[in-house]
This record gives sequence, structure tokens and C-alpha cells, in this order.
Amino acid sequence: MKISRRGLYALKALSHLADAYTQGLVKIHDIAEAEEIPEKFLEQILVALKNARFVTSERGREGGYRLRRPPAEIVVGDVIRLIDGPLAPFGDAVELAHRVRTEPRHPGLFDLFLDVRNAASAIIDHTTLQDLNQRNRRALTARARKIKSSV
Amino acid sequence: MKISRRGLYALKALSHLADAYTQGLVKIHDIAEAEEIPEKFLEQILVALKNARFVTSERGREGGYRLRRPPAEIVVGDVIRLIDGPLAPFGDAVELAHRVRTEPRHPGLFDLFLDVRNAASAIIDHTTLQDLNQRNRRALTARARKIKSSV
DNA sequence: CGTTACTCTACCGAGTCTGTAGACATAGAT
DNA sequence: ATCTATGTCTACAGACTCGGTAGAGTAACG
Repeated sequence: MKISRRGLYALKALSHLADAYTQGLVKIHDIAEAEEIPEKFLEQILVALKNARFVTSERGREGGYRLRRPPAEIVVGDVIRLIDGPLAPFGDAVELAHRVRTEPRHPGLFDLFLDVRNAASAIIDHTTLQDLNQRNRRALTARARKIKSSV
Repeated sequence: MKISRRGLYALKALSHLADAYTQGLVKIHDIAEAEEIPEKFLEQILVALKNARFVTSERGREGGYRLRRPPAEIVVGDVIRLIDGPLAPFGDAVELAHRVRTEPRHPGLFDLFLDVRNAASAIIDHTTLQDLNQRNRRALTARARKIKSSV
């Protein structure tokens, strides 16, 4: 499981939209600027997220993007799978399960890979955008306390 | 963490050498044939494994490869890191830890990635070639029983 | 009817991955 | 000595992926 630049940008953008969830539409331009993502590149990513129904958009002046569902209902694992493909170190869960049953000499190897995939998905499939933003806030306030106390 | 063809071949070859550990040298050709790996490609992989001191070799007639240490002392995670790079979904463990501390807006995201990496390495860093071959044997005998009982 | 946004498609350069080719070095058998 | 079977080393080629850019097109709204 490898997170590409695309995947990272997608998660940052969604996280941004989650923060703005109650405030309506956000323009690509604003996300790109705040998150330091090349605007035209982000554009493509948002289209993919739209096709996968994570977000909706409106055109024209005062247009922009917003989450289609509340942050607590968007799972990080689903986003990663969409952008970067399966989580498993080799193939996807279905292919791995198949090879565990059929691989003539090394079924145990694929079984090991399946364990790894399950461990990874156990984490990211139980983390939502809401969790992510809570985590961000906690880490940032902890950091702020640390800086203050060191002054 | 993605396993490349190279990584898969490396693990299969080492697993093969682990099986033959008590029997001395094995030729590239024999490994390639048994494991269905392109011979010249396997050659390169074995050189890498040799430079990383997982295996040793002897040249000439009756030459070949063998594990440098017993199968129980060779850790799958080390092999994967050598061939396919770091296990983390983004960067390596050191980089992740750094970004958790410095990322201005999304430290929690990298913290999440670090959790995933730790879960993956917990598994593959506690699996040796010996474990792997035991797993293979168990899976294969279980499969054999199943076939027999279904006749 | 013009401006501001999103939409769609094409493309490009750099890098990576899988695999092939071939010349070379060395150990052992005859 | 020399032949032969083996490992060693370097180069490279074709396909693919990734990150990013470009530009024309379309919808909403004032």
C-alpha cells in the first residue's frame, strides 16, 4: 500500500472540505492555495472524487465543492482505494485469497500478505474524515502547548 | 507498501534456498526453473541479496547459492525493505515521524500513516523464512487433506 | 452577454519496473 | 592448459506510471 501524491492531495482536500462542511461551497482555487496543491492537478483529483460521489460541485460564480456526506461518514480507506488502488501489498484482497488457495509452492507467502492488508485496512477503514480532523487538531494544540511552555 | 515482482521473486528464491538450507549450494538455473522466474532477472536479484549478505555464492562447476544464515534468522521485513524500499505508505518511518511534528495543517494524517506502517512492520518483522516455510507446508497439507476428503 | 467558476481531454517529461543481452571472471574436470 | 559450467557486471530497451501542464469547452449568475 503506497500513497501517491494524488492520494495525499485528495485526503488533504477532503480534510479541508470537512473543516468547511458547515460553511457551504469552497472553490478549487481556495483549496489549492491553502493546501499548496497545484490547482490544475487538484482539479482532476476533485473530478475523480466527484465521480465517486465523495463530493458535489456547483458551477459559475459562487460555485465550488463541498462534501456530499458529513465528515463522519466518509472513510479514509475508501478514498485511498479510489485514488491509489487496493491496500494489499500484492494484488487486492480477492486476488490474495485466491492465491492462498491455488499458489502451488508458496500459499503461506500470500497468506502473510493478506494479514498485512487486513492490518492496514483495519486502521484506515475505521478512520473517517472527522477522526482525521480531530487528530489534526489534537496534534496541533499539543504542539502549541509545547512551544508555549518552552518560551 | 507495495511488493514488486522483484520482491516476490526474491522471497520465493529465499524460501527455496531455505528449504535447501541443509543441502548446500543451489544453482540459479534450478531456482529459476522450480519457481518459474526468468533466469537472467533472478540473477540480478540474487546479486542484490548477496550484497545485502542474505546469501553467499560460489562460482564454477558445482557452484551456486545458499543462505548465509539459518532460515530462522532471516526476517521477511528486511528482505522487503531491501528490494522494495520502506514499508510505510508514505516515505519511511523517520520521515513520517518528522512530518507528524512539522506538517503545518495535517499532522494527524501522517500520524495515521505511521500507525499503518507500524502495523505492517509488526507483522513482517516478526516473520522469518522459517516461519514462512512452515506456513507454506501447513497450507499445502491442509489443501491436500481437503482434496482427499472430497474424493 | 460577460465573468467566473467547474469540466473534459490531450499531452509531456521523468522516472520506474520487468526483462533481455552480452561480455567477462572463476572454479573445477579432463 | 584448456574446456565448460557457473556466477558477475553493465548496458539498455519497451511498457508503464506519476506528477503536472495546457487549453478549449460548458454552466450559472449578475
